Amino acid sequence: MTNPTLKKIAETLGISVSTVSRALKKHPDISAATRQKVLDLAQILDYEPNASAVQLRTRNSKLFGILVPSISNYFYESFIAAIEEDGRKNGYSIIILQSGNDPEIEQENLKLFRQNRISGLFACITPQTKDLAGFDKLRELETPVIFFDKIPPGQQVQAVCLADSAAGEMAAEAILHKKKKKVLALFGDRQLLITQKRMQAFTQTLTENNHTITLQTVHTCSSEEARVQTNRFLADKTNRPDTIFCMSDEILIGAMKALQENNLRPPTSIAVIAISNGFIPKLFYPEITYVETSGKQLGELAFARMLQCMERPLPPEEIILGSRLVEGGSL
Amino acid sequence: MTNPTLKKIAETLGISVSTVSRALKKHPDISAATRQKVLDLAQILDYEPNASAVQLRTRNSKLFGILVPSISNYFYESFIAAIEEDGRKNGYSIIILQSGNDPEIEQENLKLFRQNRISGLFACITPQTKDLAGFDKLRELETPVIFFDKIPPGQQVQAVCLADSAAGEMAAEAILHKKKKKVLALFGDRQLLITQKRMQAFTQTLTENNHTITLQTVHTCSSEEARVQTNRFLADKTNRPDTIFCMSDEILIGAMKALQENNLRPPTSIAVIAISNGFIPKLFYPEITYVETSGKQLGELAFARMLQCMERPLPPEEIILGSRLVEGGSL
DNA sequence: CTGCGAACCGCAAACGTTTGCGCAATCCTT
DNA sequence: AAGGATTGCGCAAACGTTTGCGGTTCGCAG
Repeated sequence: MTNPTLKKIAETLGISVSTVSRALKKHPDISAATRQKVLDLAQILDYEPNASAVQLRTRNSKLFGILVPSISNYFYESFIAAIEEDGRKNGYSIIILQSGNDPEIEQENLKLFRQNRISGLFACITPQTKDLAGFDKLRELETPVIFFDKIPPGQQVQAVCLADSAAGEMAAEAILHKKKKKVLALFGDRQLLITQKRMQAFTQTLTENNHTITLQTVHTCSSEEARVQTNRFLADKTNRPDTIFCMSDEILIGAMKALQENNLRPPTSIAVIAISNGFIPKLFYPEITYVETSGKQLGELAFARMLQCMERPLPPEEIILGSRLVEGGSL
Repeated sequence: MTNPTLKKIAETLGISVSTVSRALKKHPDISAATRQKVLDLAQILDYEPNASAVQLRTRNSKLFGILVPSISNYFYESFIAAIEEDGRKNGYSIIILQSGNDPEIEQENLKLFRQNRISGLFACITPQTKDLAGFDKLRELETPVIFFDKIPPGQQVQAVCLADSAAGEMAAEAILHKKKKKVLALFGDRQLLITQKRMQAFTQTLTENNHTITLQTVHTCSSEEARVQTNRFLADKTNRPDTIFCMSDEILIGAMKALQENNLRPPTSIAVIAISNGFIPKLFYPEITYVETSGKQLGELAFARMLQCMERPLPPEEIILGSRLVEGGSL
């Protein structure tokens, strides 16, 4: 079985294809009578326009692309979910491709996006991405590209970002406010812009106005490493930190495991604060206090920006999404 | 700027469009010399075939659809990630839509899939889905539909499923093996086939050969409810369960929170076992013992099945993915 | 009766590919 | 040298839409 086409409808009704086409989209040129006939038959035959043909003709695919390192990540998921939802409301479908943090796959994916003539792209680049040619090609085709989260440094592009500096600052302030003395701060890969920003703001806020606080900083690239490092610091009974700051969910997971190993439960034995999307902190009791970085909100922001860009070209701009402190009880 | 087309290449080279087309796909009719010329120019111009045109002509969209209740879920994510990865290797892109567990949106999404003439669909239906017409329409168009995880009951369809019964049985056996006496079992929505299967196998295995064990069963529809219920049972100090079984990750989250509230740490004070995809159990120390239901493996299985179905029509079959016990230390 | 503007509708081209078929030129056979 | 086979390429139709332009049929005013 094959799908009914305009032609089929036209033939059985004894009218022309163009009339059918116009009737279906309620063009004023078509009389109410024939329009109804067409609509009825289309209903009966389950007519559904062939998207490829429409795309080919109108040069509008009604497809958005999303490029992420991995889809299995609460932050990206909620970002994607938001785009998908807003997209659906606006008649767009989304194609998702994951780069696996491999620049080569990223290039391949960009090619697929171009071939599908997507109407717009939401992209989170890999840390190793140096060559933006693939993205530039899209822009040459007047396809808006909105970078999010991990964005190419020092480029004039459209981007929506989390308030990395502000989040780091906010976490530090919360710690200061609770008059903590000895902070262990766990950060991620120091190559990443996001790490640098969060760390810079955090350490500066924590130390500049306060000389009684001591800060120990560690970089880890995985949950497991975070766990091991935390354990190492907890082993030093005489000089144990009274607060742990985790830059990300991944790190928080490792740190929390270490705490459980040592039978420590916040906030009494030790305080914990993180920057997080909010899923992991709510798995523990008491829930972990965190500075929120909402993937959903970022997705909504990115989508709104996308719509604007599609109406008229916009000057490159980096929009920052504010963050807020969510009190959990661990600080 | 617009993308170069076959025509453009043909004109600048002074040859015909069909020759260009054939040269690009290394058709033997074309001489090595002209083929090379075409390839070179295509390279320079950054030629990329227009997917819509190809789709229209070949009636093959090279697109797979995935329909899930929500993308923000570790199980679905890993399923999707697997499909995406295998798909990319085979030249397919995927288009993802989420139903939000709303049958109406599900219908809308199916329409989008049909309009995009997807080559195949992976679908996880909502619990309320009664009307399969939308899916049937796809099948009438010879678009294979592979149901996964939540499948329409009592239908002749292609489906890949987790070994729900086997998983329930396996968990029960592990509990028996440890000679536990008093089990609290937390299950999900009793409407769901998955709940029924897991519960039936679990309770039967646990009780049929053993009269000294007592089993208390609870149904909950959310993490929070699971937490409250668990708390209720833990409050009864004299008759407290020595083991908690959680049918799903969602429930495990709630139960673990309750344990933490009561300052109980497995396995000494109480034992815990779950059926899970493996992410949540590894967040705790000791890690939770679980019967694995791998979204990744299920995705790979589904994809393989899809490829088979596309080669030749296959009789409806429900394929079950085996599960295994992953010892964490909580039992 | 002529002319004119609505109201409706069809023609045909175009979007960018793929592919069956045909045709010319070249090659190999005996 | 003559016949057939092979090589290399182009023509044109088709996939299913959209849309500018034009054409016909009215009604109605002049």
